[in-house]
Amino acid sequence: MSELVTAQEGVLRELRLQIASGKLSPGQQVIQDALAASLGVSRVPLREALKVLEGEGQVIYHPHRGYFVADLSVADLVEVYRIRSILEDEALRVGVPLLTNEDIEYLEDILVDVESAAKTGNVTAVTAANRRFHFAIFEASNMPRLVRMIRNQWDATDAYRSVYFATPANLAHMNTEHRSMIAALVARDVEKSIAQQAAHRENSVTVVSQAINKS
Amino acid sequence: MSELVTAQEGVLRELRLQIASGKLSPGQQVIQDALAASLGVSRVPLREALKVLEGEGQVIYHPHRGYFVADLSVADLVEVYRIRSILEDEALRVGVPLLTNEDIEYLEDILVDVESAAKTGNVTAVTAANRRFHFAIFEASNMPRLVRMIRNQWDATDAYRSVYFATPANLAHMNTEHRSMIAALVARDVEKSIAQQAAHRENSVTVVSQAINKS
DNA sequence: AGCCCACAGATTGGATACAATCAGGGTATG
DNA sequence: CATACCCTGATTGTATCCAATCTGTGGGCT
Repeated sequence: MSELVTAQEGVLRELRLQIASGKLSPGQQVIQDALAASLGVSRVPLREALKVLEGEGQVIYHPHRGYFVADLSVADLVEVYRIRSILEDEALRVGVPLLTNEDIEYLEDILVDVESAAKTGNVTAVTAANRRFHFAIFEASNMPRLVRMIRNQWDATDAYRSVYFATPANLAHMNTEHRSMIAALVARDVEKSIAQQAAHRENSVTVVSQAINKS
Repeated sequence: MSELVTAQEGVLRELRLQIASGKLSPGQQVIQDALAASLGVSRVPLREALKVLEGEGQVIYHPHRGYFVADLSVADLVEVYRIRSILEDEALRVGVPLLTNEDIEYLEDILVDVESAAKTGNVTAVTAANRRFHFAIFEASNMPRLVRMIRNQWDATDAYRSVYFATPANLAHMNTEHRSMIAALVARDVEKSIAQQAAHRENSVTVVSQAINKS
């Protein structure tokens, strides 16, 4: 597995998990002393990790009042998905024509992972594998900054999306989506792959907006 | 003027200035002790400011080796401008139809500032006013996340662009560009404003790539 | 009762001190 | 002569401590 060379890396990863899982819930204030203690580190690396998350919009910072887990309004949600869509479109437009046959084979390997994770019902494993699949496609664009920006948009809604893969119907739907995406990629069909990715987002935004309305 | 509530805000602003002006030059390592001392603060707020800049891609971080001022390759440059263009296009597509007459008047006020700054030959004032002009347009989109992402792309090339406004011919050219942009906005002509903004970027990318090649 | 102000506790902001790690150079060894 | 190793100085990473600021509460005043 990936080695941690600094404590703050581990802190950052743990904070992302806690936000995505809802253990740190939207709107909640982050009490640095308590959180640092629970993570077994001092406040310094925690604060640096929080600054990173602030830059990604995952937490909001008020000087002298502290950090709060971001609480997306519906308007924020719409904006995030609008941005995601223009970024992802670009990544596909650039990346799909560059896909090698090896890339496609690799994508099919990932799909196997996704499906086997789906069989076990391990939600976090499905989520992770699903992410790997989509980002492997985006990375074909050879535009690391663009990919990072897309990743930020995904992260921004993670806190609301965690439940999606819990129901079997959604898992089945995801599989058919992935299969038609692969088909579009094999054909190096840019427009069709963009349309397929858009359908995937449609799906996702529905789930997330329901989660927001509930809270 | 804007009040500083925390030291680290000031540090961040100062670091941006030093990067944009080349006082911290691309590729150079940031020695935290020395820089903190020269700014009159300890390393803690400095490091948090550096984390912010890392998130924006202005500095690169290597664990246990420190922060280095980002050094853009030509490929990076191309990517930054490609991203800028899709983001700015979107901001204009959304924002231009929403412009009120008051917004346009405000933009014309800013143009007056730009031109009077140009007369005095104060390069930093011109740069700042030019920025205010373009971002006032982008902000009409009511998409704060999008605007922030555009700002990051501008910042990424600041270190290379500082010389542009120093030559009078460029200043004159900028003025005619701004005037045709205003005309497109008054007409609420989305396509024309997008084209105009693209021309502005063309201009900028030429300057920056020359600066990169020199270094 | 309603409002204002002062005080106290909680929390964050920043400085200092120390530990961990890295880069470079000199030395021993094949 | 080349190479591997260790040692040292420089630099970063983290913990701890204190100062600055905020929030809420209670008492006094009108």
